[in-house]
Amino acid sequence: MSNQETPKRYLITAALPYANGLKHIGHLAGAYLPADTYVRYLRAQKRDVVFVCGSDEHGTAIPIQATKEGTTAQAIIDKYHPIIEQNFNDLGISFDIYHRTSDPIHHETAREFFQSLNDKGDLITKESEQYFDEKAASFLADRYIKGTCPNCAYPAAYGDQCENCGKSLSPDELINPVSTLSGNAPIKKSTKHWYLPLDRHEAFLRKWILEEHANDWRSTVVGQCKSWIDGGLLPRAVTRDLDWGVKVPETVEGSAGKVLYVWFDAPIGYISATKQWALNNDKDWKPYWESKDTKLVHFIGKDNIVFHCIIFPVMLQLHGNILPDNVPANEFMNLEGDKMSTSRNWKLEMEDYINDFIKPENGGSQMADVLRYYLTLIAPESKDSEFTWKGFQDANNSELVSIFGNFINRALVLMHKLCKGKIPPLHANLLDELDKEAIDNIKATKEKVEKLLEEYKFRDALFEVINLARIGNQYMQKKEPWIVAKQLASNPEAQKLIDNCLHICLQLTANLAILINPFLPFTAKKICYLLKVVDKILDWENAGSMKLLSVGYSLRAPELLFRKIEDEEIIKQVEKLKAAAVNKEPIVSASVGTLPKAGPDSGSEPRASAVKPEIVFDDFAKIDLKVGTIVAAEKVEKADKLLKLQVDLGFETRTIVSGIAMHFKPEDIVGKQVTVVCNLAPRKMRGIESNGMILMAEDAAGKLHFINPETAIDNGSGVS
RNA sequence: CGCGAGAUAGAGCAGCGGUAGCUCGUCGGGCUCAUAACCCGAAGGUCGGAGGUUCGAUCCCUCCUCUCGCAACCA
Repeated sequence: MSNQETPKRYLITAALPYANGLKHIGHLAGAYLPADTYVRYLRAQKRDVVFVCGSDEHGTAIPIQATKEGTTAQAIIDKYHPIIEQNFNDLGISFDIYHRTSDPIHHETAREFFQSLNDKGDLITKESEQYFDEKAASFLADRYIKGTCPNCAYPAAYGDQCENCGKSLSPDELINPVSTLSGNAPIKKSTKHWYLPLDRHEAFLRKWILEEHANDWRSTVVGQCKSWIDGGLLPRAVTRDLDWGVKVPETVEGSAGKVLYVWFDAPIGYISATKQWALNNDKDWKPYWESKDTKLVHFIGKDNIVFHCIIFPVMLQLHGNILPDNVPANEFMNLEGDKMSTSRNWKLEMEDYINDFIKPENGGSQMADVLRYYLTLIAPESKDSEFTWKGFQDANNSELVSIFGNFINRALVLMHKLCKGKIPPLHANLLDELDKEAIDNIKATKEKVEKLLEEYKFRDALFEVINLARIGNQYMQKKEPWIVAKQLASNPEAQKLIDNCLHICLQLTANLAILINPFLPFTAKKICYLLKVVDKILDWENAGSMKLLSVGYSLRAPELLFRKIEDEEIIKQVEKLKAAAVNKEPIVSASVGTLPKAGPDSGSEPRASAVKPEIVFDDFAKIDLKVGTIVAAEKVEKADKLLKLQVDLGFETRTIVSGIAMHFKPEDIVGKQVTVVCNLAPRKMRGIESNGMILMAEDAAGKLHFINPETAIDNGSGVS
């Protein structure tokens, strides 16, 4: 599919960052940096390319963040959109347009898209039960429902996730759900929604991904898709009951109060961004989305694979657009031994790096290139990778500084010392094998880099460029012009050998500028400055040429391209990271089975508190605790943590499903006395109805212990 | 349990059927033009484990163990 003849035009997208906060270097390494590198390469090739991105500004997390910050959704996106855009700019991410999904042109585009699919019968509608707040007269998004976390008993877990234990939830799982709008318990109410019937498109997806792209897409991407397709595709809701987002077109019956689900509207943002770009530049956007000779590439992180490889392509195909040629998704980047996490504050934000390193007094934009270098070097192209500050320092000091920067610096310094500050002539008749080899290596590197970039192997491509500088160092070492210079007094002809060596080294330097440009654009510019050549020289077609610099031309005094990074700097960063991190361990959680009151404490901080909110005796008295004996236990099939227990409570024997399989073997606990919550509403787990709950205590090591009487007593004895 | 990805020198990674390779680090040597930089050389791996296919397997197949995701699940 790829690697055929050159496409007429390219449309490159990078995942739309969600405008509810700052973005970290994992995002940068995952999507924006490889996309930018690829785009800069294409531009240097003078290809017709548009690089679009923008803020994703819909979805429920935006109004939620607004509540958190005590402001409006509009204010949130207006706050984060420009910061994110500026951060990208500071790091040299060169979007042709950084748009936003709150823009009217996007609303129009998304509504048209929906309308078109709906008119053609490509969407279906279904009624379903959703939580509804009667007082606020509003359906509740998952995030607007709070309740007790079924996992950690944290009383203020959200309907989609518990902020205390990080568990993903659905609203139905919450104990004692409460609407955060009114504080009342929500009711279930029927509502109609539009769905995209993915199941209709299984055959298309199988053929397109699993057959046609089985070999040119990354194995991680194809694997994920296969997993999804084999798992059975289901209709997916494309609308929500919400007032923040793109309104469902009024011309569609039943549209009142409905907005497009954010995942449906966000990728359409690529299209609206392209439209806006076309308006700004007096171009036609249509060929970029409709013409078969356009090569569309989505750069994303692995969390976005399903949207860009399954859902969006189905939408595009139904709507008559072109499909992506490739979706080079990256895996995730860890940080200093742990997953990056916004909620635990274990992250390095682009903003932080910019403040600490890119500010003029700390190194300026050259330091943006250092980050670009290291992130490309460790990019999680085939598996998760890890950012460490030590690695960052090593990469900078021993590769960028010692190999790349040093080669260019010594070439320039030597030229000033031995060639009077001018580009020396090349004496072709005196060229030897070493010279020719060096020259050949430049062309060879160009070809390797091209091939690797076309295959989205950015790390390998960058290595080849650095390796060319290494070759330069080796060449210079073998030629030893500084030694040759000592013969000058007795043999003036020796100057010609010096000239040849430095001529080649300087042409090599100019070539390095071209080859490094897609990766480290600020560095390429600085090399141009040092060589006193215009940026035009960076056109890719110039790579491999030995005539980039004119003989006799005088150059600037050398300046260092990169500075060393000192130990203190990285120690400071590691300390900063650790100090800011939120301790994930629950402070006190010796109560896996206790039943806390689902507090109406809306607005409280989502942190674990040592003691739960106070309750009155009546609250406690509602809980019916009795002692029982486990008479039978078996593992529940297809569940890691569940045991199905039969518990004798004296007056009856009940089935209770308990999540303790990781801690106890069934045979070891038969005969144990336990404390049971008898009046807990029954709940189905894995298809088995559980009638009660076993109380457990969890120690610091996470091990569970039964709460039971010191000595055996009658089953059915009350506990208070 | 299921699905996906991974497990290769001290660290980080490449290789994916034919004498195990790269970068950093370590050790020894050389050079001194250069940001104590550069160049040369060495040590260091039974390629997670067990089977199988093959003339031959790190690379293919099967099973197992562990890690990370997803899904499930957490009363």
